[in-house]
Amino acid sequence: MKEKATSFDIAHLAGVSQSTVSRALNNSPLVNEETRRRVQEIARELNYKVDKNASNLRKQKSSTIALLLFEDPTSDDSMINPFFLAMLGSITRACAQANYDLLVSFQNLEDDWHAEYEDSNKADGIILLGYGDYTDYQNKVAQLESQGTHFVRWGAPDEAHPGVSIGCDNYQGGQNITEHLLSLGKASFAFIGDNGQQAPEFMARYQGYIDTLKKHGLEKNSVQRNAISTEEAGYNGILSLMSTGELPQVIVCASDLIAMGVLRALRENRIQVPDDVAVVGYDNISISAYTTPTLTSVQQNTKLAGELLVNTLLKAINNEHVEDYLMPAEVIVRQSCGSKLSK
Amino acid sequence: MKEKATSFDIAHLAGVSQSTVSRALNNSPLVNEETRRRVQEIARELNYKVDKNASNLRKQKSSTIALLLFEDPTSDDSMINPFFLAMLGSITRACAQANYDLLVSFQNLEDDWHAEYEDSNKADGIILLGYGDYTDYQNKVAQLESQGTHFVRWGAPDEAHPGVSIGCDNYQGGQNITEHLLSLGKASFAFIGDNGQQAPEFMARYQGYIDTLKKHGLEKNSVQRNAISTEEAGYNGILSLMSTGELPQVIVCASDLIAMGVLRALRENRIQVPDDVAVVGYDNISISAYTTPTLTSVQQNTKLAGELLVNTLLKAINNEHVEDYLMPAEVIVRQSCGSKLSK
DNA sequence: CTGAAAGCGCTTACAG
DNA sequence: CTGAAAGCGCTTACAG
Repeated sequence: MKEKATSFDIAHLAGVSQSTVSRALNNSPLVNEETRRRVQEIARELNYKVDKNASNLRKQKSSTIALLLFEDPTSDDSMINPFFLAMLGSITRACAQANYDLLVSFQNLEDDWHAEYEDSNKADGIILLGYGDYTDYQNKVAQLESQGTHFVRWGAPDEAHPGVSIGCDNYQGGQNITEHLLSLGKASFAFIGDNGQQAPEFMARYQGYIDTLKKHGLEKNSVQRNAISTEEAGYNGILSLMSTGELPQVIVCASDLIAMGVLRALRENRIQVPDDVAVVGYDNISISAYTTPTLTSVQQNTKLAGELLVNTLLKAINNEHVEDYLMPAEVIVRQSCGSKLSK
Repeated sequence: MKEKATSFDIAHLAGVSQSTVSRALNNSPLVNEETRRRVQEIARELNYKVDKNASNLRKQKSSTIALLLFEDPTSDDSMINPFFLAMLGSITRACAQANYDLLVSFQNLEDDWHAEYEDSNKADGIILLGYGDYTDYQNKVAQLESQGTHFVRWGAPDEAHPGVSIGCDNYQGGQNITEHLLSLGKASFAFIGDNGQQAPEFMARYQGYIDTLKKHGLEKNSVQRNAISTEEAGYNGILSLMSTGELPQVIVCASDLIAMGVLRALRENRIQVPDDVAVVGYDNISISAYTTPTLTSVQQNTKLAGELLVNTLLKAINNEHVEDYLMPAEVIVRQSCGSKLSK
């Protein structure tokens, strides 16, 4: 491997000082146009690239963001939640656009992960993304907060969780999908998904759902089964429901992954969707457009979410004022709910 | 935000020199046990973390690997190939185990991406992962090679592609799945998937498939339709086949994503799988265990692949001798092929 | 517009 | 086992 060129080599070749090389390469307005051109020309020839470690050390910033992805410890290795992967993609793109690098790290909540990335100057800030046990999560977040680490988290704004939150309005999403189902004349419901402190997203979706039913005096016509966000949990949830001997008109799933399991169980039992029972999901993961029947779902705009997370974090890093943001959720009507408008 | 502590602060508090602090923190054997304990204790209290930029600058290595993920430009944003995402997960884990950080970057092949990560000392080496147009790809890889950049690529070893390759034996995978189908008594076949220079993985799978048919004198009983690795392409491919008026006994898909589209088209046309026609995929993505029927596929061991990629790259970085590696492929028998052994 | 110089926070020969 | 010193490759006040 060849020796790497330094700014001194360029300076020598260009017949200017190393300071001028640095200025020219950083497009400082202080440098003469002709000098700049010559320096940049030589840099290109030598395939010179600024040493990021030196530059970062000097500037005391890294132009890097760390993404900490918390996995649900119960999910197996290969089945990362597709929603988070979509987010990963959009965060990567947003970072690239802002000229930041992205350090990605999958974390188990048990790990001692707190601010290490920022503390060691490897990253200027941190994005937290993941479901998981929020009791544990919360302590860590509080710790980040107290250390003055720059971070944003994906999730609903919540006094109990310090720091800035960017999230999607799960409560409103739960309302919207339920209103849609009511507009189709549905009158009995099951909700499959966890409904507890450890899963605040699911809980908010459930609250939106049940409050809407209450508004219409239908809350008595609802049952609920717990399920984490996996195909298997959905499969088991609907089986548990079927073992009671009767099914409601609609199965509202707290996530599309859950709905996948529900659809499979129903197919295996020759129960027609949407004719015998309607099914709706949440997240609008890409596969939902391709199931049979295609799955009605609630979309969280991952592209916008990634941009908001990155841009908000960058503002925080620059010590600008930042605020929580709650994105609206959008019902995507497909076949599984039995809507006449479905495509 | 509080001022960050430096090694000098620790030295002051511990009453030793800064050099000793550095040694103690790096567990150098040169340092006295008692001194080490005291230094580490103080470092913990101050929540001190070594500044990576300074440390990397001094050591001239970054302990970071860059993963360049090439997307198929035709696939939409949210539908990243699940196989690569599984790889992402396993690469991340392998990096963590080796105490390396992972910089992730999605790349379009048009971008000027070549060695920038290593050139700017942000990464010690690069992992290249992705399908895509190999004509373009190849030039860039040659460029990396000539610059002496440390890198490994995912893909089949190939004289035409310089550099070290870790890949899965697609030819053997194609053979194995075909042998399995023959053992089930199948006698007419369709292969859905691209078969050209731009998709060497698919081409190798096709070669394994067609050579096996030839061996059994059955190559006349095969048709082929082009398809890139998307659900939609698979859907269109099978429709094109159906428009001829007859279907073979088996549809061999070049990827599970293609098989998803095939299954959907068959369901929509009330063609029973596996009774009317058998279907097999390739990649064994997680969703394949949950389709109806469950999909027979060929597994590439992503966990092992991630570890091999990372460990091979680390060896290359240390200037150890490294070699291409071709992992065996394994047929995962499920319902869609109609095997009696299926689960 | 340019150059000489300081210094970012470490690691590691070198000397003891 | 420890300390004083050099230096990794930059950026940026400071002086002109």
